Amino acid sequence: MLSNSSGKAHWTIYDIAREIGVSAKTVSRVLNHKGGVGPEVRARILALMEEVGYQPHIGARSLRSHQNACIGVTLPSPAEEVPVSQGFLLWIFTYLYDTFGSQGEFLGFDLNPFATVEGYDYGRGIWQQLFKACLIAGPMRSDDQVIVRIHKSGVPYVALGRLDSLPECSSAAVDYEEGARLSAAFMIGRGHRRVAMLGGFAGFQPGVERLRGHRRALDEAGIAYDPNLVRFVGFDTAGVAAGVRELLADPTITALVDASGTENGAGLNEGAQQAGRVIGRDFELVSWTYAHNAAVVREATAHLWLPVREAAAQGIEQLAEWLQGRREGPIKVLHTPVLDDRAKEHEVPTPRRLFDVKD
Amino acid sequence: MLSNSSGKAHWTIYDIAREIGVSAKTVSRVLNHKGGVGPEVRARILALMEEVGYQPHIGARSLRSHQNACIGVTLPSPAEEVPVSQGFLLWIFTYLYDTFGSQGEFLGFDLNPFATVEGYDYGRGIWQQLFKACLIAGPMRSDDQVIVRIHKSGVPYVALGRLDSLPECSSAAVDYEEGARLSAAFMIGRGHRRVAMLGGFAGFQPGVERLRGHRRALDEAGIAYDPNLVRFVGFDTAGVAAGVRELLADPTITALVDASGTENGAGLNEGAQQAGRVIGRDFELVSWTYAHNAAVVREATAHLWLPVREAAAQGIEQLAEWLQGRREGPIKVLHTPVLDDRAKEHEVPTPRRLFDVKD
DNA sequence: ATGAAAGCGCTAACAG
DNA sequence: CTGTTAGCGCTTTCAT
Repeated sequence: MLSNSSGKAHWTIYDIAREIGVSAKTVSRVLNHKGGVGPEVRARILALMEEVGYQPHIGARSLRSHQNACIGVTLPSPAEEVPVSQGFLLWIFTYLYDTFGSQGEFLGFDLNPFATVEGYDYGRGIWQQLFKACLIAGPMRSDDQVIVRIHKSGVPYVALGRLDSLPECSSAAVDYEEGARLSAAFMIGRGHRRVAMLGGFAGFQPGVERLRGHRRALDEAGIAYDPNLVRFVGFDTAGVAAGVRELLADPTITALVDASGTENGAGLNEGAQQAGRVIGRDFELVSWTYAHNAAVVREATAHLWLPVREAAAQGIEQLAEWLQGRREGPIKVLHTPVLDDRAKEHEVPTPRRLFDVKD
Repeated sequence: MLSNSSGKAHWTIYDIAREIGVSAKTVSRVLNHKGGVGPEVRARILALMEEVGYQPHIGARSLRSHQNACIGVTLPSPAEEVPVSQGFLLWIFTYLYDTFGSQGEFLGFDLNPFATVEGYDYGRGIWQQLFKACLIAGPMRSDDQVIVRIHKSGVPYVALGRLDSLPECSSAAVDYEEGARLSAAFMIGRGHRRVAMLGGFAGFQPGVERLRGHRRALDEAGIAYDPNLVRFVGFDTAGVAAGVRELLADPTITALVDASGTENGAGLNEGAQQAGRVIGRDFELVSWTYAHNAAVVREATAHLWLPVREAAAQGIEQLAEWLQGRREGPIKVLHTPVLDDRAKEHEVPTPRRLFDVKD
């Protein structure tokens, strides 16, 4: 890089202005593609910028004009609690690149959420005015407060999940309540009266929705809710297996909805085996999956597809439009899960998981 | 968030200072964990910061003190030319998280390099003073100029590759020259005199090193270099197959070093088949891989392991130390490839690729 | 079409 | 231990 007239390493708009013989404001106008500069002056300024490799100080710009530096990505819960899979993060990443890459944006990842459980604040990138927009990449806790502040901040954002406590929240989500209702109603429609549910995401919004949907299906069929037929598990195979075993210990249970969100066929099979039951013979199974036309368990009577990636894709696109002023917030994307009861062929793949499972 | 005395949404150190009855500088000292503040005042300031959810403006800090916001990651060549695999990028991210995550850092990823071939400048994050440190995640072109400016900038950085034109460059790399020398020398040691090399990364430093290493092995054995025995290919299976076929069309060739870096067993087999030759029967093969104890082709006489991940891991660790002032730059990590001529069992896995291959 | 002045929020340098 | 002043590089506001 050429050094400027004052011998510094970095050129500023003042240096450019002095060299050309105009004011800093004129250089600023050129930098921001604004009018009010004669074509000849503009050309000379651009040529000098090119020659010396001028680049604006992104922090100074953010300080003065509130045009922050990055498209932010943050996780609303520590990795130990909701282990968003690397594959899903990468998918998000790729999608953000497709949407924002050609516009010369930077992506900012808040690494803190990975690490700290205490004093957990996933909005740092916004408070510190680093993020000009933000993707909240995961389910929120039922009592989440950070999202309220993000919502009020005015920064375009989209959460990959809804929140009962903030219905106006900008979100691109899947309707888990309807998923749970559909799953249980499907079983009831097939003549089952004792339908168990293996839930997931206890303490998080998707967990609340699961329970509500399940109860609604029972209500609609006039069946009383029995809390013993619902169990919430985490993301480890042993936990999934234990949950299944405990539910199936009740011989009156003839139907199980795997709404754990773990896509863990091994855990399901293990639990059934421990209870001395065989999937598809002794009881019917609906298993939830984030992948279309993939089978968690081939012997399942049906799969419920949760189009999370599809919702996220739409959310990211609308986030870009919001950021560019082509639409207003908040974003309201809500996809309905799809129940698929076609028999699964031998070749149907195991889903790529959205969350990591500990074996 | 509580609003401050002047009714603004964001609190500044001035607002905190006024509320407590001290100067802004005192608040700044507390913010930066510096001495010179009485314990009682410090406690009151911290309490108020906590109460109102104060967060510093990261851009203002960067402007004044040159403490930039993010640990940067950037790609020195467009994805079309060097398709760094998503798996490797993710590995890098995970490693950066392990190293920096607990310190509340942000990761900054330059999306621009993905998109534009023209006006390609992978150093934007540094010029714009967004990056406080930078990982250059991929091989550099032989005529790379950007790295020179990065090197001069004073920002701690590490490139995952060396560069002849800038030997003092901060790098965490694998010695491809020695890899090529080892591979060819191994073949010569087994009695071969006509050793072909399928190269990769033409126009990039790793390509230059491959050629130099190959020639050195021949020199050391007193064998004349024949340019017809070397072919450079890209990252598509058809290209790999064509390169192999063209080399093997010469019946005097009895040894092939696959230094393509594609880990593409299918392409190698296809090319051999097209030439009417069988690996391990009609000619011997040494295949290069980025994975330890994985087999690109089971029939290969040997595999050369390029410990790129291992070098990168060490580079990232030293980058963290450099950034924290626990050591000086530049970083000089150079790992030597390891030739492994043990027979590969049936169960040995195909390597996870470091670069994407187009089928 | 262009410029002068002010100030965004923070910290370095210096003063007490 | 604490405060004052100035200024980082840019853009806003207002003037010409």
